[in-house]
Amino acid sequence: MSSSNDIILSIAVPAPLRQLFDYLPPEGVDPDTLQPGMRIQVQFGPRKMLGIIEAIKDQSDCPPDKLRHAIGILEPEPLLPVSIMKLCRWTAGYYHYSLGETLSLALPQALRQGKPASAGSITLWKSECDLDESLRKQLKSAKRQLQALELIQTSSQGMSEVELKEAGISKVILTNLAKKHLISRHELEIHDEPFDSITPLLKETPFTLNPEQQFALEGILETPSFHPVLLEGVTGSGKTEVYLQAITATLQAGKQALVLVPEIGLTPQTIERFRKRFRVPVVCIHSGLGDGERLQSWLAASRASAGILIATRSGVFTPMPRLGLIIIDEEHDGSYKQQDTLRYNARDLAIYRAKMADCPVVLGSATPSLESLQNARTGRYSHIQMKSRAGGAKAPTVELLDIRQQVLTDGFAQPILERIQRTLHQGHQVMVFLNRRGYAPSLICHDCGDIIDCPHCDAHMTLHRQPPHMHCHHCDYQTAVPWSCPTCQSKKLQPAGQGTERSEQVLSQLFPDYPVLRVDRDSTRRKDALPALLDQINEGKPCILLGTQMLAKGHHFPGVTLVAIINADGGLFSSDFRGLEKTGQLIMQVAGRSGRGQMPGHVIIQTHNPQHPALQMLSMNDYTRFANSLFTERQHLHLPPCGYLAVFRTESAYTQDGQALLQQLRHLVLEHFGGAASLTPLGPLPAIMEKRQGRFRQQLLLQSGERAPLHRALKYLVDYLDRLKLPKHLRWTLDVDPQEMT
DNA sequence: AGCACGCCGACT
DNA sequence: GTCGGCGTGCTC
Repeated sequence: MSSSNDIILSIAVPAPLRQLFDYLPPEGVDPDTLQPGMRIQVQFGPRKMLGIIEAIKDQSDCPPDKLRHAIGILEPEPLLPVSIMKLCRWTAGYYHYSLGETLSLALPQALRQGKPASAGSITLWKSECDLDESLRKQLKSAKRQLQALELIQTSSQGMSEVELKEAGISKVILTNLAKKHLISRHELEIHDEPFDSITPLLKETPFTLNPEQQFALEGILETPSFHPVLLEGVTGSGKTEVYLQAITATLQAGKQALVLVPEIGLTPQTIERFRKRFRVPVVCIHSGLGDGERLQSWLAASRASAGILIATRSGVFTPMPRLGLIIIDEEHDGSYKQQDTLRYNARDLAIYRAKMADCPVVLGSATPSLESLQNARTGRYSHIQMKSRAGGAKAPTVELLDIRQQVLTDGFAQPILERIQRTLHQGHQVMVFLNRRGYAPSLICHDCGDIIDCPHCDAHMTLHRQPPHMHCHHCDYQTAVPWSCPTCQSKKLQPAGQGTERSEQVLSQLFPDYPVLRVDRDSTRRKDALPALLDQINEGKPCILLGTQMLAKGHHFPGVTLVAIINADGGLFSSDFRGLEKTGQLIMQVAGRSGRGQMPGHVIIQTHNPQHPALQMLSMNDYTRFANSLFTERQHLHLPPCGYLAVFRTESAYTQDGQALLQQLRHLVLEHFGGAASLTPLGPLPAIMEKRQGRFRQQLLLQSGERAPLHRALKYLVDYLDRLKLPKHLRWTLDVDPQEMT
C-alpha cells in the first residue's frame, strides 16, 4: 500500500469497463498543478490511451507494483469544468455506463483524438514593400502577383488568406510573393473575446409580443434561478420569438444560452433567425458539421466567446461557463434519446444541468410528452400555454375520411384526389404525408402471397425504383430485384404497400400539370438538396409536397392549405406502448404545417378506423384530451410516466444463449427484489424484430412504480453481469427509460 | 472494446 | 515443420 502523502490519479479511460484506473502522476510534472477534468495520456495494458483525470487521491487500492506513471497531460488547465465532470458522473451512474466512455462522448472528436484545444489561428499576409513604379515594372509579367500585392497594400494590418481566396488569389501566388520577400506571413491566434463585450446586443428590433407570448416570457424570466417551464404552444403560436426574447434577457445579464433542437430541426433557417437577431456569436453543433468546425464551436462555447449554442442531443455536454438559460425545443421529440451506446436522454440531462447551473429551463412543444405533462401536473414544472396562433391565423380544420370499402387509386381515395385537384387549381400548395410507421413498399408474390424477406433480419426487403434494387433498412443488405418468387418461382411479383417513390409516380401521373416535390431521406441525401427544395416550395407556386417525418418538423410552408395524411392507421395499433402517442404528435405536427399564411388550412386523414377515439380527439384539435386519455391508460398499466422502465437486451448468434442469460437476471430480480411487488420482470421475450443483422435478440423488461427500487436492482444486475465472464458472441446492453421497444 | 497469448487445422 | 483461425483473459 502506498504511503499517505503520495499522489494517486484516478483516471477514466474510454474502455467499456465500469471502473476507474489509478496511476502515478506523470514524471516531470508538478503534481500540485494536476486537476480533475484534464486530459492525460496513459499506458493502458498494451496500448496508449487518452483518459480524463477523475479525481486526485492520496492512496490506491491497487497493489503498488501494478501502478504505472501516467505519460503526460495534454493541457495545463482542465478541459472539462467541474460542472461537466459532475454531469458525466451522474449520466454514467444513471445509465450504468462506463465513465470513461461517457466523458469521451462528451468531447468533440478532435479532442478525443488528442488534438490541441486551441481556437486555431488565421493566416495573415502583410506587405513588406513599397509598391512603386520600379516594382510594378518588375512584376509586369506576373499579373496575378501584382494584383495580389495591390490588394494586400490596401490593408495595413494585413489580409487573411480566406479573404484573399475569396478575391480569387490562390496560395501559390502568395508563396511566390513571399519568396521575393515582398510580403510576409503571420499566424494570428484567434483571440476569443467574451461575448458580452459586444454592443449593441441586437441587430434588429424584436417583434411585439401578444399577451400570451408576453405572459410566457414573464414566466421564464420570473427568476434567474432554476425553474423548469413547460411551454405548450400550438404550431404557429410564436414560441421562437419567446425564446429569442428570453435569450436577449439572458445575454443582457452576461449569461450564455443553450438551445437544444431535434436532429432534423437544425435547419439553416433556424440558425439564420438567431444570427439575424443577435450581434453576439451564435455557434452550433450538429451531425452535419466537420470535426474542425465542431471543435471551434465547442471551444467558443466553453470559453464564453459564443453567447448562444444551438445544438442537437450531444450538445448538452458542451461546457458553458456562464450558462444562464436552457431551451429544449420540441421537447417531445424522440431524437433526444440516443438509441445506441450510451442511451441517454438529452432532455432529461438538460434539466439536471439547469439545476446545477441554477438557471431557468424551457421545454417547448405543441405536443408535449406525457412525461413533461406529468411533471407539470405534479407542479415540478410550471405549465404555460399559448393557444392562439400569432398573426391571427386560424387553426386548421381536420376531417376523417372513412376509406372502408372505398375504391382506392394506388392508395388514394377519390374524395382526396378531387380535393387535391381543386386546391392546386386555386393556386395553393398541397402536402401529402405518408406515415412511415409500420409501412414500407415491399415485393409480394401474387400467386403464393410470399413477401421478399431479408436473409439476415425478420424484416421485409424494401423495394426501390431508382436504381431498381431491394434494400433492407435494418441491416443495409441490398440485392437486385428478383425475377421470380423464391418460394414458388411465379413471375408475378408485384409491389405492395406504398412508399414515397411509388406515390411520387402516381401523383405525377394524376396531376401532370403540377410539380411533385419529394422530401425524404433519399431525395435530400445530397448536401444542398433540402435547401434547394425548400427554396422552390417558398416560391409559393402550386405544387404537391410529398414526404414523411421530415415534412412534419419545423419547416414553414405558408402556401400549403391542404394536408392529406394517407395512411394514419399504421400508427394506431403499434406494438410499442408509445406508438399511439408518437402517431398523435405526428398528426398534430403535420396538421400544424398548413394554413399558416392568410388562408385557413384543411387536413384530411384517410383511415379505416374513423371511430378510433384517438383520431376523434385529434380531429377536434384537442391534444390535451388525447394526452389525458393516454395518461389514464398508462396509469392502469404502470407505464411511463406512471412507472419506470428499463430493458436488458441481448444479442447472440444463438437464440438460447441470450434467453438463458436473461432468465438468470429474472431469477436474481425475483430472489433479491421480488418481495416488494414494486418491481416486476417481464420476459425474457424475443425482441420485436427477433433476428436482426444475423443475430438473435431477446429482451427482459423491468417495470417499477418507483424509481429507487428499479435503480437498486439495475445496479445489482449490472455488477453481476460485469463479474460474469460471457462468451464473446453474446452481448448485452441496458436501456434505462427506453423510448422504443425495438 | 482492443489487444495479447495460446492452442489446433491446411499449406510451402 | 510454420501461418493463422478465433476462444479466453486482462487492462491501474
